[in-house]
Amino acid sequence: MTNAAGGTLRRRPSQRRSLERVERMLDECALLLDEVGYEQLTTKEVARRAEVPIGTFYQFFPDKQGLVRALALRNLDAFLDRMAARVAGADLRDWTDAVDLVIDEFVEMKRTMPGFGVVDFGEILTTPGGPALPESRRMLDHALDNNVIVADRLRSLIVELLGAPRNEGLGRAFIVAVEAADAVLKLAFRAHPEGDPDLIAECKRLVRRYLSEYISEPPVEPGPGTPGEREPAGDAGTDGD
Amino acid sequence: MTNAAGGTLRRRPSQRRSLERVERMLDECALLLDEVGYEQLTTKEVARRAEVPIGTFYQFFPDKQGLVRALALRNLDAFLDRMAARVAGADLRDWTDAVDLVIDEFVEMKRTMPGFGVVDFGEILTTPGGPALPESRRMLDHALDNNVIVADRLRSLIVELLGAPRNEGLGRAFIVAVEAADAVLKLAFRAHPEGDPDLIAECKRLVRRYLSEYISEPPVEPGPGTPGEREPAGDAGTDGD
DNA sequence: TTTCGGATATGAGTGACGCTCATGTTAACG
DNA sequence: CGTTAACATGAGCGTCACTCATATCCGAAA
Repeated sequence: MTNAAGGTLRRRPSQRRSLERVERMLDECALLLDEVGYEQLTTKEVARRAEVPIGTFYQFFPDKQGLVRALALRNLDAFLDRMAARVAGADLRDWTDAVDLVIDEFVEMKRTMPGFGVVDFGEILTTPGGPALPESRRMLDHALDNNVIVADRLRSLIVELLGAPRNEGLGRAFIVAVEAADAVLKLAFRAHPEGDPDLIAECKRLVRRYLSEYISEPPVEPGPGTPGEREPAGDAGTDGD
Repeated sequence: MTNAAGGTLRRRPSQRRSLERVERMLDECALLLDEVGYEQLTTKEVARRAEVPIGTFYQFFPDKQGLVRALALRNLDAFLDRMAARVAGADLRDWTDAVDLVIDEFVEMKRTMPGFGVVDFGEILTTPGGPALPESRRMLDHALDNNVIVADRLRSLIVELLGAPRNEGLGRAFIVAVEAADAVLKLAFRAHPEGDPDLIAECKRLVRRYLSEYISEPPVEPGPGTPGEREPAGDAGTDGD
């Protein structure tokens, strides 16, 4: 988990020079992804910008997808670290604060970290050529894992500060929540370069609302962001009180 | 909307022969997508299987993406039709029944319609090379629109059988719901060839739960599928037991 | 120091791809 | 039957991802 390139590298760089080169290639890959997208990205250009001959590139990365996959893993590590740090460094009123914090962190990374807007751990590697056959299925597992890792870590964080609510479906619930949030935030950034604020707010609402069925209900917010003008009076059904 | 190839075709086929050819190419494209995925799919192979010379292929489709985009639009049309038909042909107790029905229809199409598992209207065209720059942004808008169209149609259906709940954020809410559901169902089919039943159930729960904040609350189900062993009362705190 | 051997570095080259365009074919009209 | 324009065709072009024969390095043995 510490090293960005889990098992995606052909040969693990040992010497300092090699390590720097791999890092530089990933950096340039990220930049280039922002500039031209995945399809237009060429391994030659990445190598050229990183000042690495193309042959050396292929000594470390198995192929173009491997390069992007390695970047996605590095992004995953970065996100997990920053997520944990952010949650640890704040005092939360309840678990919904943690949800907001994590989403904020994700949004901030989408805004500031090069390439993160294009490959926030693992979609490219899976969706773009998204195959449905068993053999090609391998790739999918990988991406699946990435989101599962995030979900699992997030669940740990929240369960920790909640005192472990025993709940069988909780693991799956967090996976679903992360998957859904990811999609909505992707939409938010498609709609607006800095991420549509309304959609980001809706994303938080979606996750809170969904997870609150699995976690003891927090004090429910008044009404939906924009609509709120008239509160569904008979809301007695769901919320705790 | 009637013709699958909205503005994606280079030249609109007029004669019967041409129409059949375009249709055949789209059919073979769908089949091939299931077999090898988007990246491995080659225009030559599509043309060969459709028994159309490659030159003719490029008379109708601007490029490889255009081909898949046209397929996505055809899929969109098919889904909208079947969605409307399914909802119309059932008697619903409340709006949540409509949600379930629509999701069931989507799942069935993923299972049975060739290529639909790989391109359910528009992701490939956007995500795979998912660029972040203004110029390349064009493609994204398209996919955005596709989901928006589904969301809009679904909203119409539900609002109709509900008596129009006035709510400003409703349009956005449906877009968010469709986007989230799409992602979770994608996950369900990554996890299981026929679509993981638990995840499909969770998808329905997610959408119901989220939309219920915008639509007058229906009789809420007892507890979450698996967990439900003890319903959270009013315990808003962190206490587990 | 010199010699040697295996690890590492390199970029011209290879096959395959997306796509074009000069040429061949058809068909409508006088 | 001749003229003209629309349509059909596949060899060919530029470019891509990726390889591999060769060059270069570097530490240890002599």
